[in-house]
Amino acid sequence: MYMEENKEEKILKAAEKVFLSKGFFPARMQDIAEAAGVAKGTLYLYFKDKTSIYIHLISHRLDDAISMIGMINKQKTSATEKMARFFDEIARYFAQAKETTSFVSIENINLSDELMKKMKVQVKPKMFKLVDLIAQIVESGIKSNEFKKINPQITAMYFVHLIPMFFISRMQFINAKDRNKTIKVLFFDGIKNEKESK
Amino acid sequence: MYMEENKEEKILKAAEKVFLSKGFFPARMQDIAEAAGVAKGTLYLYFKDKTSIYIHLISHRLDDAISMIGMINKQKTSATEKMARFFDEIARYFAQAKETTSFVSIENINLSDELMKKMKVQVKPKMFKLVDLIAQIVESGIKSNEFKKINPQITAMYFVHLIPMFFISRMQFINAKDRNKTIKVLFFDGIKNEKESK
Amino acid sequence: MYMEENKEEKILKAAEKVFLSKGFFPARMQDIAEAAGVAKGTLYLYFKDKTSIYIHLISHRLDDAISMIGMINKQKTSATEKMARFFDEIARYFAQAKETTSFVSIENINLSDELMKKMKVQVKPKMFKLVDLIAQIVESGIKSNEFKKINPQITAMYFVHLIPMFFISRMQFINAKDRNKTIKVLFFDGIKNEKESK
Amino acid sequence: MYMEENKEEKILKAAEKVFLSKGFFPARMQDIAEAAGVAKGTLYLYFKDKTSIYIHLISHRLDDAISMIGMINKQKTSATEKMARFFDEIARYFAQAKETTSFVSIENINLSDELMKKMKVQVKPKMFKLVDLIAQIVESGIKSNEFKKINPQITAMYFVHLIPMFFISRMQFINAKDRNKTIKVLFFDGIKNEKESK
DNA sequence: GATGAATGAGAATTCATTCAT
DNA sequence: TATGAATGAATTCTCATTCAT
Repeated sequence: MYMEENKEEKILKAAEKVFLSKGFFPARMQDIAEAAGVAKGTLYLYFKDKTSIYIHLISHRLDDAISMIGMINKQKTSATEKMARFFDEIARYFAQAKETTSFVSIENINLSDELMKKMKVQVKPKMFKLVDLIAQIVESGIKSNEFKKINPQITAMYFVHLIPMFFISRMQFINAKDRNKTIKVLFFDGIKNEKESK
Repeated sequence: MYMEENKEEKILKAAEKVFLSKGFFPARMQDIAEAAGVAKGTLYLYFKDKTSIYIHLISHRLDDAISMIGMINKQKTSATEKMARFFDEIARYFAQAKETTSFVSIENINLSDELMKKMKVQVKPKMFKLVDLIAQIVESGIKSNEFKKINPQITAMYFVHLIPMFFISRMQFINAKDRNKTIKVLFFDGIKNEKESK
Repeated sequence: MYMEENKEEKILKAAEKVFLSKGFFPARMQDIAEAAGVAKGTLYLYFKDKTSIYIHLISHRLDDAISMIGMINKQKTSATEKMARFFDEIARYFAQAKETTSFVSIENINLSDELMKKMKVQVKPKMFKLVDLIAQIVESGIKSNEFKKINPQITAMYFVHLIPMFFISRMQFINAKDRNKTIKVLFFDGIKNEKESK
Repeated sequence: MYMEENKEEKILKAAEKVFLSKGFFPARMQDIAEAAGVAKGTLYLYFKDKTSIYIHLISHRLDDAISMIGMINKQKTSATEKMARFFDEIARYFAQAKETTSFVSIENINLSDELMKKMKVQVKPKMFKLVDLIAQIVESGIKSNEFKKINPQITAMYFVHLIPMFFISRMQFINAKDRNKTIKVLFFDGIKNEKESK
């Protein structure tokens, strides 16, 4: 018997696609089922409900980001280099998944109570962990005099918050390379011209 | 005949509060009506439908931002100064309205088709205008050698994208002053330590 | 002070126009008010509710028809002549009011319970009276050997039922004169060719 | 898997019953669902909306009438005989379905715009076809000298218009046999006594 | 009397979830 | 397991009616 691709995986992929194109509320279970090539009822064999699929997806992305930064952190390089690598990894990660956008945002305002509750329990901790890991790099960068003396937590959030910027591509006239470079320059060096500011 | 506080205004205020706490889809017309202290039917005397209320709100905010930047633009100062003032204005604008958050985001992914359609017609142009106005300042800053030679459009979007950062306050341990200063430093000078980068 | 046209009359006229063009349920009180040139609330000063306006109108028409046939009945002519005159009167009555159609139908199936209840009390008796008056003429025609020996009640209903036929005009290719003549011929002499049937 | 009585059929039957007793507007989807023994949502699995159920029903009846007259037309008999048979078929058709009444009327005044629009597209053509088929018989009857020289279209409409007469039964004192006979006599030979008219 | 803004009951429709097969 | 027909809770929106002015 042919062992087809793990069905849970299939559903998650389909769900991601659908959630990203329509958003959580407008996305219909039927849409997800169709995209996954299974029946609606099947979704409930693998996930408790719609919310649960959504949470799984976000959680997954956060896990990816956390493991990514974990690996980067192990490397013996400067904080600057680490941040830059994380930057590049993220750009690469999303470049391959054009259809994808960030589920992740620092503040999930605008989510129904039910969703919020689950988010708090299942997603917030991971989000905090991610921010902490980034903050650690920032902190080390401050210690080594590479970075300015700024609040590492806020800086980490600032950084996380920039991630969705990597999707600004629908506005036709923007080319991905330009975009990535601009974001990087702004994050590392700011808008001001150093010569000028001297 | 005593005309109590303009009712449309009352509804908009209530709607903003409700949309911000629950988001567009979970917000029920009933919720808005209750928050406004009117009956459900009354909402429909002032607005065609739920979507229309939402669009009004966003549109309004954008108008505010556009007129704000318009005024700043008139002043005879450096581009740096202009950007800084816009920064401060925004921080102040949102500081007073704690309940408020930005409806505005560069990309309105995650919106139902119906909403998207209306957004495109009624909101996109304003959003573009705002981005353009900011981009003009950036451009002038580049010309005057104040700013780095970066893509002004992307930079403007980057800036707009930063706006919601001013709401990161729910995470208790963050103090607004720190937050605003950090954001400003990062935007203007970047994370890197100049002495280090020299 | 200028005494304007009786307002109740004005409302009834407007209501008739609106009911006829839209039907009872789709007709909005607002529509009627606008057509009458009064405010919505004013309608309720003259009539208890929407249904009551409707009943008034039907009742009125039936009164007209009853008084019409009453007058015809007084005349000393043959039953055939009487029926013919009633026919012509009706044709004339509706000809002048192109916008008008018969509210009256032998069976008011398809009316909401509420409406039915009121109809039964206020309209049915008049309807029966009208049918009875017509049946009397038919009966006299049978006695005088002018008419065939058929059930007068059913024949009277058949006649009443034909009334809305006078409105078939929207189908462009039908001319009113042709229509009236055809209806009359069919009612009095039937479709069959007498020569043939001899 | 036992497939119980086709559910669409079940819904249509229930809907017909409900529409006939209450009329289109007062009929609630809930009523239809209850009458059909299904849940409200189920109705929408089989029909787009309320209007669509209604149109289906009317359309169906017209199809029946059209196919009925089609069969009659194939027979090699006189036009008189054909009309008589159609008459009898209709009487029989409705006799068996006491609960049923004619949805069909030559002019669907009194229908909401939405309904009218759909009617025009889906129902009018069939109505015209039916009238045309009848008119053809009338025409052939005129040619063969069986029928008077009258407008065949109007006559066909007159005939169609008579159909609802077959429902006058609620008025208790009327017996179906009398009724049918009277209608037939009136349609074929008119009210006037031939001996008299000679 | 007249107005029309406000009300809220009521109806259509949608869609997450269940469950018989 | 897998299915998808069926369910019915939930939500938007309409409009007859009321009532303060």
